[in-house]
This record gives sequence, C-alpha cells and structure tokens, in this order.
Amino acid sequence: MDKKALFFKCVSFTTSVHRVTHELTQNAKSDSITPVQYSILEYITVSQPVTLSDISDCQHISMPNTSREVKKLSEKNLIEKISDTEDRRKQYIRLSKDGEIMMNEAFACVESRFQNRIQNASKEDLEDIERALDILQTKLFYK
Amino acid sequence: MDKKALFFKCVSFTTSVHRVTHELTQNAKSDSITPVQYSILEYITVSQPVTLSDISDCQHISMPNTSREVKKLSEKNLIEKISDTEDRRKQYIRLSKDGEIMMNEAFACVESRFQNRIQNASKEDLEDIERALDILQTKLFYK
DNA sequence: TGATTTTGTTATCAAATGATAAGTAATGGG
DNA sequence: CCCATTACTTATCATTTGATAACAAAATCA
Repeated sequence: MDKKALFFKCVSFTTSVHRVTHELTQNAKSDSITPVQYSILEYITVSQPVTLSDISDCQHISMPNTSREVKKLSEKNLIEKISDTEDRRKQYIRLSKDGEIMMNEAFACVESRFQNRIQNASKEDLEDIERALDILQTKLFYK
Repeated sequence: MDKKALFFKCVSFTTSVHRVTHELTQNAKSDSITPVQYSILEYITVSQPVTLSDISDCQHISMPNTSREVKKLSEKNLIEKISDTEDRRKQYIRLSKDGEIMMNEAFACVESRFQNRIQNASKEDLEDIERALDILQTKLFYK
C-alpha cells in the first residue's frame, strides 16, 4: 500500500472515529451547558488543573472567548478558579463538586454505550484493539 | 487490562484523533465557506451522489437547516442538484466542477500535512499503522 | 526603574448555527 | 380517490460562537 492509499484509508478512519464519537456522546451532556462549554469541561476533567491559556491553546478558542465561557461555567458553579501563589496573573481551574458530578454522569453515559459497543468482542479482540490504539497513538496521532 | 481501562485509553485516543485532525485540516478550507458548509462538502465528496435527507441524517443537521446550507452551496456554484427521474421529490446532489476544484485543493493541503507527519515512519511502521487502522475500523469504530 | 511581555478581562459586534412553524409537491396505501 | 407520509422549502427567531479593540494587573527583562 502506497502512502497515498494510506492517506485515504486514514481519512475514512477519522470519519468513522468522529461518527462513533458523536454516537457515543450525543445527549450525554446536560442541557444546561452549550457544546463549547462541554468541550471545555471535558478538557478540564482530563487535564486539571489548567490555566485559561491552556484551554485557549488546546481548544483553539481565543482568550476573550475562553474567558467568557469559563466565566459562565464559574457562574454555574461547575468549576473553581484558584489563583497561583507564585504568579498572581495565573488562575488554575478545576472542576467543582457539582462539575465533577455532572461530568461523572456524562462519562458514565458514554462509557455504558462504549461497553455496549465492545460487548461482543472476544479477549483476543480486546487485546488487538488495545495494541492498535497504542500503535496509532504513538506512530500517527502523536503530539 | 480491564474494559474500564480500555475505555479511558479510548477516550484519550479519540481526543488525539480530534486534535490531529484539527491540526491537519485547519486553514485547509477556502474562506468563502463556513465550517458547516465545509463538512457538508466533505461528506458529499466522499459519498456523492447524496440526497438532502442523507446529509441531514449523517451530519446531524435538521432538514430546514440542511436545505438552507445546501442552497448557499448551490448559489456559490459548488454543487449541483439533480432531480431523480423515479421519485420527483428527491434531489441528488454532487459536486460541481468548481466544487471539485475546491475540494481537491483542500484535500491536497491536508494530504501534504499528513505525508509530512508520517515522513519518518519506516516501512514496518507504515504496515503497523495500516493493520491498526483496519483492526480499529472493524472492531471498534464500525457502523 | 521603566519598558515590554504575559495573563486575563470586559465590552461590543457580526456571523454562524440551531430550532420551530408552516407550507408545497410528489408518492403510496387502502 | 382520499389520506397519510415522505422529501424538501421558506421564513423567522434565539442562541451560540467568533473576532476585535481596549483595558488592567502582574511579571520579566534590560
């Protein structure tokens, strides 16, 4: 297989990933937040504590807009801002108790759908999947 | 590795896929269309000919909004609508010449970045990647 | 110390997107 | 033929998101 063919295979693959991700995550999030706010919360969940700049960089949202959305999340009591004692310009952000509860529910919903998707996989299949994830993560979807 | 750990590995993996996809595709699209319009064009490109209902279903956009966006694409001469001779309610949609040119350019841009990403991969790496893509596509990200 | 950079905020505006109601035209089933 | 359904359209409105300018405070650097 030449590199061009690999490219097309990869395009088709990423399309599948996006489709399945959508399938697993749709309606998993609370109605009280917008899609962008959810993606910010998701990022905070897996990377906390993070700064506003981290969110802005990683989610590709401008600083003013990041500030606005984070403020809204803060007003909804889903996150907490903690000032850095070293550098007082910085603010570390992490989930509040309420935020944790909300994200736990969302993740539980997604996970149950995920488990459902792999319920028919054999032990060998699961091992294959795990190996494949590792290979792609290190060789193709690396940072 | 238990299924729960596999779930988290998978979450982390899909996050990487989304990040890399964004990296490869950013600014690849023409400025004359919106992100949603681009995703519609992308879908048409790989699945043409498609009906409005197909687009609506697969892209998760309501029919009225799909109709509006497709109309805009049509006004920009990027697509063509062809009435079905069997069922005159249906319209098959495909890229116009201009639309093909635009999508070829966009895909070329994405592909060059992709090739750049795998330029240091050995022959064995590429084979590993291909196998891994196949495994995940059939065992995890299947329809 | 004074200038510059970094980190974040506020305000404002335009554009993109989502949601809904109401409608047309063609099809198909009884 | 009549009625329900399907495929799509038009119009309208609210919300979300993106972009920009102008600002403040703290840190860093020369």
